[in-house]
Amino acid sequence: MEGAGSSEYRKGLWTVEEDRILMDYVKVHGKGKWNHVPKITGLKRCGKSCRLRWMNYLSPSVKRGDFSEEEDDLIIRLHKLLGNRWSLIAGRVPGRTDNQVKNHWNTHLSKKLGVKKEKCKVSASSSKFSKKFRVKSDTKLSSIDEPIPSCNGKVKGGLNAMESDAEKTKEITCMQEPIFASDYHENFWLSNDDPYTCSPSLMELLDESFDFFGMVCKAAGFSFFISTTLF
DNA sequence: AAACGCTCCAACCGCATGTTC
DNA sequence: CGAACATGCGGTTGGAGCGTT
Repeated sequence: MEGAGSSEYRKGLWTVEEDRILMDYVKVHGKGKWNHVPKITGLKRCGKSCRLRWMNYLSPSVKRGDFSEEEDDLIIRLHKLLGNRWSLIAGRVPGRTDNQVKNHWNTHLSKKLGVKKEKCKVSASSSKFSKKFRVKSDTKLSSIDEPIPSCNGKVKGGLNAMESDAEKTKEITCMQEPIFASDYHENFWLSNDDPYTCSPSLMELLDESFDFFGMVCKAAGFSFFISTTLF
């Protein structure tokens, strides 16, 4: 493990100079191999910190500024469906990072919706099993034809855990409604040039969510319905 | 102007998973 | 197969900035 507490690395806010060094590194070497950054550039930051800085701030794909109404709406809907699976949610909100979405939820949206942390049952549980059944990040762009990562033997435990709370299932089930066809085009923030928000993402999203509740068959049927109806 | 309290976001941390050897 | 390393995730925290007294 990386010595996060190791004194050889600096902590705290990044300086302009550090940002510049990291930007230069990425320009030359590309993303990845983050542990090489301090060795190659002499930057006094651990690889993990460099990765985070790039992903959350320096990357040109990161959108700065306030969240729009549309983004709020999208996040709320996705959070209802997915719980605290911030990376998955962020994957569907163009230009926003998981950290941004998480912070925005915790500081604005949860208040707006009057969600108390301890009462957010979906979030509390999903955050736990989402670690267990974590989806590879590159599945964000994967096609619906690919195997769903959570469709392995491990799902059972998570499913049981979720099913133990009937309310969660009920909550999620009744939340499926907004994601159905009628609302999809009207309320989801769709961008023609963003791969995350095109229809396969919605399909995948639904697949994953249903999968957690043992509703793969339903999802398949629904996917077929949507794909034949809308696309 | 100073002290205090609060908000919010960047960054840290621990852990899980994936990859390589 | 297992150890070591690399990457990614979600929860949490530290502190800058702002408002209030």
